Amino acid sequence: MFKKETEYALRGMVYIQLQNLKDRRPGVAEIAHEIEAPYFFTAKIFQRLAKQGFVKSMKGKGGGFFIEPEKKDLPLKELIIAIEGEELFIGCGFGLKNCDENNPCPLHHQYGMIRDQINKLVAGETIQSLAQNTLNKTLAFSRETEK
Amino acid sequence: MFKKETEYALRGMVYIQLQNLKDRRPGVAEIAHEIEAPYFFTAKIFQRLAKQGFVKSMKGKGGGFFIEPEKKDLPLKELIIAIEGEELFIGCGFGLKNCDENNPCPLHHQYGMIRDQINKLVAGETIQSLAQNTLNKTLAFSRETEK
DNA sequence: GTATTAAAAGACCTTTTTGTCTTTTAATAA
DNA sequence: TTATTAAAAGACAAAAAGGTCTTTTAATAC
Repeated sequence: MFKKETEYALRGMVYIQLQNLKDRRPGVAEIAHEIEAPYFFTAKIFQRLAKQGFVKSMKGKGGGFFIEPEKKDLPLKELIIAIEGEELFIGCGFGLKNCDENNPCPLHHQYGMIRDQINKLVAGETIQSLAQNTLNKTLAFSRETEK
Repeated sequence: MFKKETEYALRGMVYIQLQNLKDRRPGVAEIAHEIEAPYFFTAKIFQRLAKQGFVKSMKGKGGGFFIEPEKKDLPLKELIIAIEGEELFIGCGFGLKNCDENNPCPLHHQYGMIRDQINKLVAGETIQSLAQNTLNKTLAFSRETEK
């Protein structure tokens, strides 16, 4: 569904938010390890996200990444669009350029319902809501099963 | 959602089926033109699909592609899996390897509903059902708006 | 048979995605 | 100030996706 880069970004952002809630600012090494993503690739991804304002970063000892609390809620959709564009959210299932109600592809109606649901999901959920969910349910966040 | 190759394959298969219903066997040139896909890429895709048994082909004058009528109904899902694997139909939205009920990712439940719907759609619809739909509704199949 | 038509096979190339590494910059600690 | 820590910048490279082209094979028409 999503690109690897998007998956890493989503996992990383939720992890950062979770740590921020504990007054910690994780660095690239920690993030990459916890979300099981390659170190350098993770570094590159969060450099971009920092440049785009989705996270803040601090250099030097004690440095790392954090999400500005005053920004409050970041819908997944915003993040996803920033990384891979909005094709998933507006495109035709058949890949047609001019697919619409007047000129529908053979899958137009059925696929439209699914696309609407995807839109609803990523517009409704935020990095913060997912972090909160994880806390509430003591969800296993990454690979290990809770013992 | 789908890879370009999958989109071209879906469009091309439905087009072939539509032409077969008119007792025609379109060739690569015709298919590529009608579905607006690159000629050589289309050729390669349908060579593979022929080798995998999804279509039959005939060489030489009057040759072209056709879908064996006795195979009756080909679910989109089979075709899609043959081209791009089943990741879309079984994978976790967060990209986690061990995401399941006991070890759910933060998006597990919500994404699972969408994935189920995708599965239902592509398992239920077939190349033949889409072609029939197109005929019944006089849908515009490719780029042009019906005049 | 020969000419023509059209798919099959397979080499090749370009772009995008994914990933790696080195050097530089900025912050803190001593 | 110097050493240390950690992100920023940007070059580089491998793999996958997307696309192109030439040569070969098989069918039909003559």
